Amino acid sequence: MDYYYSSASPPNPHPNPYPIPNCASQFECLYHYLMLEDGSEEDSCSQTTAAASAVTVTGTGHIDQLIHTATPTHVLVFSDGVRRSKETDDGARVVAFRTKSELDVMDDGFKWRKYGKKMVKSSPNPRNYYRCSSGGCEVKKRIERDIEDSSYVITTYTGIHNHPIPGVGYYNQMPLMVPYDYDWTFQASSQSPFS
DNA sequence: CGCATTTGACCAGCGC
DNA sequence: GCGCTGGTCAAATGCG
Repeated sequence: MDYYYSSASPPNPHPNPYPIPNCASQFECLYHYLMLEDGSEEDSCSQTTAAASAVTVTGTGHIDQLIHTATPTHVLVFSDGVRRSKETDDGARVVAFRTKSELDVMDDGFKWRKYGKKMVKSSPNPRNYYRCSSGGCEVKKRIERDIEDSSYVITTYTGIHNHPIPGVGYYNQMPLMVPYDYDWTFQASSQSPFS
């Protein structure tokens, strides 16, 4: 199976009633959603497509690679080009990205409660589990250090927030912090590149 | 005292 | 059926 992104998509099962305006691209919207920019003029995100394989988003913040897939599969793209995927069993939207950071947990504007920590066989580093502490919000995130370079943190978000960011100041200027409803989807053809 | 974190136990899915 | 693995639960503990 090979995976690639297409701008042609089936109807999204999770329509977003609160699209974020004035974004040059859908990925920019996600970028804003995740609140990774610091507000400086240097903030930017660009979208490039790597040889019919995956979409890479770069920015002056911390993201060096980011991918988005439609449900029910997510893909992580590592700097060495290795891609890994995992099926989700509940069809929840999954967004994963890899950042270079000394901190394990980035402040994305939402409030999280840790509910688990696990050593996984595939990594010498522990995996931490968080869920959104806002009542009724089912969003979860999973944080672990990159196996191949522990200076990188892999953060995986599952689900969609059903409430605004509980922060103040700059965040209050944003219309409503829910994920932009991506039209992007990914499709499969022959051989699997995943390890 | 209330809330967040820690951590071992438990459970479900999967492969053999 | 059994064991392995990843994800979640929940009691204990810590902290403001």
